[in-house]
Amino acid sequence: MDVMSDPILDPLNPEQRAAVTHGDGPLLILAGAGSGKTRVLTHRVAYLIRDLAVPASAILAVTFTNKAAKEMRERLDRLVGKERLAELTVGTFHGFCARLLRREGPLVGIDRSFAIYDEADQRAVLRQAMAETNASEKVFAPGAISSVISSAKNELKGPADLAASPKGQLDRIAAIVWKRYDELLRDNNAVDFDDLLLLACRVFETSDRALEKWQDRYQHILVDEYQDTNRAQYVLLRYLAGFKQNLAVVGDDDQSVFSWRGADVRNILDFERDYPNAKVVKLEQNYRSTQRILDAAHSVVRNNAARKEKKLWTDRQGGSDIVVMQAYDESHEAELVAREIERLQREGEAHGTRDVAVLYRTNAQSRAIEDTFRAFGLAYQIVGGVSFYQRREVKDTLAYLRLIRNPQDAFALARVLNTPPRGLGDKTRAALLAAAREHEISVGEALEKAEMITTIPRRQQDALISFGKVMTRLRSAGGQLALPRLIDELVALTGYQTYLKDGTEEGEERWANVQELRTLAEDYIALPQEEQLPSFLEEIALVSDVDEYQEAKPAATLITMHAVKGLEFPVVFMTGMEEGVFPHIRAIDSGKESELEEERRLCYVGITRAKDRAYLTYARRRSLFGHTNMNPPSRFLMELPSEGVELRGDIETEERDSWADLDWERDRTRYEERKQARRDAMLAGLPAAWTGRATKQRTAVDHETRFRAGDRVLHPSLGEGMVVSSVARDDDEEVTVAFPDKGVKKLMASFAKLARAESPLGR
DNA sequence: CCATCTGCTTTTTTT
DNA sequence: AAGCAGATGG
Repeated sequence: MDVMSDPILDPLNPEQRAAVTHGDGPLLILAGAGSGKTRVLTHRVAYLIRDLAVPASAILAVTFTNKAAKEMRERLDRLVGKERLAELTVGTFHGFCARLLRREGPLVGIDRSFAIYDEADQRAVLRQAMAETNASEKVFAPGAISSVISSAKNELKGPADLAASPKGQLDRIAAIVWKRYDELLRDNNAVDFDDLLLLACRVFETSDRALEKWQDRYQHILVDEYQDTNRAQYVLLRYLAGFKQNLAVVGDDDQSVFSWRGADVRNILDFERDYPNAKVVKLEQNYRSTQRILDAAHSVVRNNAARKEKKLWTDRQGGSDIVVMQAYDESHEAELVAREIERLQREGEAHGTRDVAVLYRTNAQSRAIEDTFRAFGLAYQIVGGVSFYQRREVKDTLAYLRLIRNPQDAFALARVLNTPPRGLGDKTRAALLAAAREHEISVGEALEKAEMITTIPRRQQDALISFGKVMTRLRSAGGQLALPRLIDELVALTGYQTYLKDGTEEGEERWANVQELRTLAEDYIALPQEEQLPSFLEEIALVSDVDEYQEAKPAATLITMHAVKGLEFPVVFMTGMEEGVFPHIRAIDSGKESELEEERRLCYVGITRAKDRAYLTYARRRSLFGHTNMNPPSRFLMELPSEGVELRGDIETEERDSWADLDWERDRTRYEERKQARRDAMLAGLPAAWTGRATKQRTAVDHETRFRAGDRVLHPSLGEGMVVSSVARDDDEEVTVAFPDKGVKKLMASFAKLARAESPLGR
């Protein structure tokens, strides 16, 4: 080895090095996709320790997912070694806040043994809060109320703030429900995800002593994906950074895709204003993709008005063309993808299925792909969707464990009280809760003292008492047994094992999942006995979908465009490139340019995941929950560059033959008829004032149009373009056409001399 | 109290 | 298409 070689600084380009070696004070690293931001973060940590003599224990690195945290830890292991690594704090925002609250919780009225409620628990609490405050679920969807509360919490507001300036009836109701919702959470010694951040901020707001303590503890803070931070996270970092402002953040405004979750791009855009001494470093060299891929991604994202202009570059000039494929429907689309994967493997292009990712906008789209891949015998792994931890049997087992740890957790109790069936229904549960409240003890304690509940029938009381005895035994076992053994005891004593193993195949599968959970628990046996259960429950509460992704698994990865952020693959398929699917219908319907721009950034994120090859596919018809739609190709396809993109409409002759049998016109007419019938049915139930609008729409539909979405047309001056949509207007036709270089134009058919172009995508 | 049936909502994205 | 809440009958 070279005497002068330096593993920390040598592998860096000049910009990366500038970021890594920056000393004290705020640092903003604008890191484009694939520009080595994780490398910069980890090398900076190593540099701080080695060259600036910062103690490892004084460094905090925060990420959004456990996966990202884990990756950082792995790289740091190589750079700074095990011992230093153990002293570092590397974790997610939520994980860090949870740890903080385990120590400082009492300052803000939280017991140290609080439970973290997931979405399902949250929903149960919310519904109870709604019932108790007489908020009708018919009028206000729990989901809507929940999202109002969540965004308000992310903005560090309380129910009173919301009540003080409501934007509508929903806000007013939400404020009332919220108050009760929070009380219920506290009664159950529980917090939700948003509380973790909110309460952590409140700790610092409340206690100068705590603030100083934590500020002293961390001399340097590093933050990944800063563009995704919300108000609470922003404030938390401001608190922690204190006067020193040794805060290094990495991010990319083009990859901001979580505004719906409260993320505020302004945090990164205004960093220099918030921290006036900030040093700014831009990383624009991409080490991942070919120039073709970068050009395509840029050509799409540059259509956003609200962005800082920048362009990535790479040494990898040229590269394979971007491929756009048209399919008949979603299963045909999946088939095209499967065949292409097989072809790539056959021709040695992809080393294995693990090189491939199939992306989609919504989880629901994975189904068609799964089915087809299974039929093709192609190995795949799904990231997200219904995760392991959401399975009923896993949640049940966890609920038992939660109840053992936290006897106040009434929602965990509700889940397991009658699972397996013990003849304990709503009435009995209500009596149990009432007894607990009356004697001012937890529900868990009330259960173990069920003899005193006399308001219920003998039979129920007996069942309650015997279940109480089981829980007493389990609680004492919890203090002595290693975690996996505790799980064994639990499933045996409660009868859950017998209940699951009902002889059916499904039962076996469920039982296998419980065993899988037990295997996961084995990881905790090295910890001191009393910490095993708490750590286990905490980590499980904070796992995310991406965390389940296994790099080494020899299988194609099926994943949403959101979850794929931060990953990379040699070959990427982006499916469902249709208006209404991607961009999502809700973004279109919102009428907000900002929402469409977020979809476009998502498209950018998707394309830039690809190292060597990117495919974009769309289907002419798509069945998504219930009925079939014929969506025009996505506007993002029109935004691809005119060069370096290959359009494939006829992949294999077989398909073309089967397509020839399809009567597009007939299908379309039928579909329109059905749609009209539905609309009529709906309108029949509406006041007369509404129907005027529908009549107009009907005449519009009646008139046949000459052009249809997907058609290629030639314009005398604008050149060749693709029809986005065509609507009948009076006696004319208004055609919206996307021209590769000139953008999207609205034209009147009779006026603009549009000619049909030989369509490379047609049949 | 439990099992079964029916009709209804749900789904955009997630820590 | 499917999972779930609410209704119904045992």
